[in-house]
Order: sequence, then C-alpha cells, then structure tokens
Amino acid sequence: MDRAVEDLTARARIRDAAIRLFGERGIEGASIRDIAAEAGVSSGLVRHHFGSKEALREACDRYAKDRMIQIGAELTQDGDLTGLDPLLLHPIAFPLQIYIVRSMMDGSETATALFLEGVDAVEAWASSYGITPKDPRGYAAALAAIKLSVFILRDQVSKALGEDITTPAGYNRIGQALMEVFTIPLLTPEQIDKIRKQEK
Amino acid sequence: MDRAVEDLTARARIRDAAIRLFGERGIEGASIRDIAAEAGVSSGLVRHHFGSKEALREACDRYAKDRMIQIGAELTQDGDLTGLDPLLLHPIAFPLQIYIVRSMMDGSETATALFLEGVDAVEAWASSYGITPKDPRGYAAALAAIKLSVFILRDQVSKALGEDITTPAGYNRIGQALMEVFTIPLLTPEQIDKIRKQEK
DNA sequence: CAAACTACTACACACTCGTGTAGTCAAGTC
DNA sequence: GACTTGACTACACGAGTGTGTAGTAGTTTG
Repeated sequence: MDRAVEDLTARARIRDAAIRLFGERGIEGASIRDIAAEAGVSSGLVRHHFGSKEALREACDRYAKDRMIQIGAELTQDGDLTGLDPLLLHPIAFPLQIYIVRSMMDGSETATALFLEGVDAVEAWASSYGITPKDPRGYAAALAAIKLSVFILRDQVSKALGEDITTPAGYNRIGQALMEVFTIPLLTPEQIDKIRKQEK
Repeated sequence: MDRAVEDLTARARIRDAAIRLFGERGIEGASIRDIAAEAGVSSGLVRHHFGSKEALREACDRYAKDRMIQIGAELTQDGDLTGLDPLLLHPIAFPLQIYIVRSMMDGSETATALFLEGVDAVEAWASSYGITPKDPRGYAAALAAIKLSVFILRDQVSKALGEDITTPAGYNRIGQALMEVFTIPLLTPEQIDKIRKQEK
C-alpha cells in the first residue's frame, strides 16, 4: 500500500494527481495543465491516456469507487464499528473520500450512486440492529449524509477545533465527538411531537 | 419580504443572481457574464457596481450573513426548536444557506466565520441544556457540521428519498428524520469505550 | 444653462481553458 | 533492417474568462 510515487506509471500518477486536485479545488478549479504539472508530465499526455477531461473524471470516479469498496472490504473483516462507517475516518481513504464528495457535489452519477448504496447499507444495518425509526429511509439518508459532513467541512471543523482533523489525533477526536452525538439523545419523543405540530 | 423581482434595483438583482448562481455552480463555475445575464444587465454593470468578481463575492458573503442573522432573529422569537436550527430548513433561507455553504467550501473567510459562530452557539446551547460531552468543543463542531450536511448533499438526499427535500413536504420529512437521529442512541457508552481502545 | 455625477452599454485586451495536430523516441514485430 | 505501436512532448487554435476603456443617456447640482 506504500507505493513510492516514482514507481507509479505515468498514467497512475496522472490519475492520483487528478483525484488530489479535483478533490481540493473541484472539477472546474483544477485544469488539465495543473494536473499534468502535479503528475510531472506534459498536458498532452493526460489527453493521450484519458482522452478528455470528462473521461479523466469518469476514470477517477471508477477508480475511487473501486478503491473505497476494496478498502472497506479489508476493514470490515476486523470487527464492526456498529454504524460508524470505518471508512469515514480512515487515513488511506482520505483523498478518495474528499474526491468522491467533491465529484458528488459537482454532479457525478458514479459518486451519487455510491452515496445511494451507502444509504441502502445504513438502512439495512439499522433494521438488523433493531432500530425502528418512523421513516427508515429518511433516517438512513440523514445518517448517511451525516457520515460525510465532517469530511466536507473538514477545513471549518479543523478551524473550530484548533486542530487538523486529517491528522490521527484530529480524526480520533472528531470521531469520538461524532460517537457522542449518536449516543446522547438531544430530544425526547415528546419534544419531537411538539415540533411536528408546530411545523404543519 | 415578497419583493417582486422587477422592483429590485439592478444592483440588488445582480447580487441576488450572484448568490443564486454562485450557490448552484460554485464561485468558479459562475462567470460574471452568466450573472449579468441572469440579472438582465450587461456584464460591465456588474463591474461598475462591485468592482471585481472577488469584491462581488465578498458583497454576497456580507449580505448573506446579515440576512441569515436577520432571519434567525425573526425566527427565534417564536419558540426555541431545542437545538435543531430553525434556519436549517427554512425555505426563505434556502438560497442563502446554499450560497454560504458553497462559499465556505471555496474558502470564504466570512462564511467560515459564520460556521465558527454557529459552533459557539451550539456549544453554549448544549451547556445551558445540561448536555455534558467529554469534548464539548468537538461535540459542538460535529453537531454544527451535521446541521449543514443535508443541505450540502440535498441533491443526493433527495435522490435517496425519491422526494425533493427543498419542497415543504420534503424538508419536513428530512427534518423529522434528523430529529430521530438525535433521539435514538446508536451506541451505548460501553461500545464507545471498546472502539476507543481499538483506535489507539 | 453648463457641469458633474450616476447608471449603464459596447467593445477590446490579455490570459487561461480544453482540445486538436504533428512529431519524437524507444521497444517490439515481421 | 523496415514497420508498427505506444508513450510522450511541443505547439497552435478557438472559445470563454476577468478586466480595462470609452462612451451614452438621464438626472442632479451649481
């Protein structure tokens, strides 16, 4: 897993650079020339290997999805974290996760499909754990969105904490904070009923 | 509050169009010419009123922040929703919230400052409600991020639900689902201790 | 009435973008 | 040794970008 950068083929370096820059700056924000420079190749080579920017993006989508599934499979064999997605705060998956969320927000179908699969998984997990919300699908969608929230807002959360949450110490801290959110009930069922009446 | 579009000054139309397009497509994705066309004016007028794209963005930041605070003040006088930010799912605040999150992700200091203020508010609220997490700051940051997550991923959540969450019916549904997340404990304190040992 | 100011448009400028084309170079293949 | 193939670079093109400049029409000000 610790592949030296120089050992990667140019094609792989381009793909990795694209995932990094697309994730950091968004699809529009990262130009082919930027990516080529980051990978240490000419911009023409990007086109040679991937054909177009859109095709490069799709290749990144596919690779990121496959790698995430692969890493997820490796992790689930070491114990279930009971609902808190182990991928969520896994350092190797960081750039991939960042890229996927960006791609999702920029309208990628592959990335969105990955989210929908996540919702399915959460819904199945909740059901098997005996959790019975009034709206299981809505509950699962909310939970799936929540799992990504600290990632999407990692810069802001890091600033609020005065600590980079992409470091081991940082993501341990925010991970435990997330677990507390899932543990401490904020509202009683009576309060919810009251709000429900207010809204409609 | 229901100002007809035609009655707005050109400057206000430009600002509203910018907030809408910046929010939908990102700062880079919305050109000055796009914004001018959306507002029904020439691109030169955008420059005349705001000076530069960056200045336009800052003006949008300030306006969005002020309006959000204003709307929030109007809402808090009608009962406290006990932690679930009423702004979160308020239809009038939708375009503003969408813009602010986008601006935040594209590195706006004003938008990030608004997030940090939100964390402060959540922390103070939790404390006053007798909620005592082990890491109050981390807890508040996680909760603040969660409050924005369904907004950021509104397209994906809508797809998962088969229902547009920017409609009244939709945001009621996801709002109630969020409340259930805050109500049903997913983890027991014992499970958390177990995970904590695993991680370190 | 003249000057000044404001809202507004038209147009051109340099730059960057994604893309297209032509060509080099090395490693096989016959 | 001629030929092909694939990795790779250099360069040019048209479109779109933010920005700059010049100018017009209408109102305000002296």
